[in-house]
Amino acid sequence: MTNDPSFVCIVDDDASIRQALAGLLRSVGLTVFAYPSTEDFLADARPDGPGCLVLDVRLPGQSGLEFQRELEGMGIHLPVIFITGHGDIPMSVTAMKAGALEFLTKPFRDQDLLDAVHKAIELDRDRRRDDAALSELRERFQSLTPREREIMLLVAAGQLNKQIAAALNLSEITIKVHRAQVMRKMQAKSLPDLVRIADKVSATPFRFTGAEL
Amino acid sequence: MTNDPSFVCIVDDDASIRQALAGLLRSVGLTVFAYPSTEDFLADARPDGPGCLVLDVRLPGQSGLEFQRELEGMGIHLPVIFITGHGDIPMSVTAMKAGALEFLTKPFRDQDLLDAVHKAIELDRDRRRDDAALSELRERFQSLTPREREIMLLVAAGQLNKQIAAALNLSEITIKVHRAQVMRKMQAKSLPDLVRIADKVSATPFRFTGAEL
DNA sequence: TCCAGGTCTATACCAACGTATAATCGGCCA
DNA sequence: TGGCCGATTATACGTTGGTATAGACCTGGA
Repeated sequence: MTNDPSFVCIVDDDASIRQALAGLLRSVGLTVFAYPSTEDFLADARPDGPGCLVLDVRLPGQSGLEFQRELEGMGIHLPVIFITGHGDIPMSVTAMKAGALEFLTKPFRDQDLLDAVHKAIELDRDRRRDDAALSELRERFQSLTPREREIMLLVAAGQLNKQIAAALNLSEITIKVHRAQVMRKMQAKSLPDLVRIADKVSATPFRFTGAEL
Repeated sequence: MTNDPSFVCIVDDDASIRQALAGLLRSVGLTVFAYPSTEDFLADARPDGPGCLVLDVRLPGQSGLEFQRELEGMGIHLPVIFITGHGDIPMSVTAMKAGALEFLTKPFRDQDLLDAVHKAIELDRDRRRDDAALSELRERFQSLTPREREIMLLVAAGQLNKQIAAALNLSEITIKVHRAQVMRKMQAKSLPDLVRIADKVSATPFRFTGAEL
């Protein structure tokens, strides 16, 4: 459908499997990066586009399941598709609970992997889009002065200018000035607009604590 | 922790397993309903409280996986914990993708089931609370007249009274009257409040189409 | 037929909001 | 020390929103 530069990463210590998988995925036009270990995967640079990770559960050293968790911890949210030759049910359940998109047992049908990969890339595309939009909002929020941030949240909470003024021991006109600045900097075209932006910016993760004011 | 009347339903065609599971769950103070088949489960009335379903994957007739889907289709969102003696990985993956909370293989440790059940009940408690809150908002929204609903959504979209008036070919004062009525009926204490309510009411599922105006 | 409810409108007044202009003050940095 | 930025406040004006009161019109049901 869309023609973004998407990619698939493969991590498998078996060279013949890497080659077979890479060949399959390349045969449908996908860009493939194959690595024998998680370390090699981490060391290499990935393109800035939607992608996914095809990961062998059993790896020398760190298991695929552990690596999945590690990636989350590092803030790398690439969708993960597990493949395994010797898996068991608890393993697959753990993987799925941790957010794996698919858990395929060898031998699997080529089409099953291709379906999973395509779905994963679509998911990542959506996630990246959402992340980018949220990042931009957060940047704008960070560009506000502490006072402006404070007032923005009170406005979004439904407080009147005069109430905010009383709460902060300021004059109402001061609130108006800051408020106008908030609307401008946040590129909010209306109060409902600002409310939705505020809710997104304050949403988890990075729960709002008040300390960053 | 909390002392709501919570319950666990068991569906397993093996009477001895039913008894064993029921005994285990009752031993920790849970209210248990055990059924030999999905039909019996559906025929019986469940208490109006948070609960979960412990479901054997292999059942005579309909499989547990099919039943899980059927429950979703019927709008019964009880968390499902699968147990099985003869499961495989694709089965567990399918179940987890369909939203199962846990997939235990026999024999499993009692504590694993108890942990899953307690977590499931907590989840259901939260879900029920959210559902109840949303239902109340939907009821209020339905108590609005068609005109009021229409104006509420335009207000929440950030349109000015005069813009709404122009769009609907009405006078501005008419909009004000309806708008005030909307705030009263929806129990919104401020415009940001109304915006959040509108977003919840219009959120999926039951996507807003405009036809219900 | 009468009534209730929904819809629409008007006048009038007040509160709240937005904007422009301008000025003061303190801190920080080159 | 001069300049910039953030914060604060003021005056003034215009727009927008909220409320009260009141009346008109229409439709469907008792």
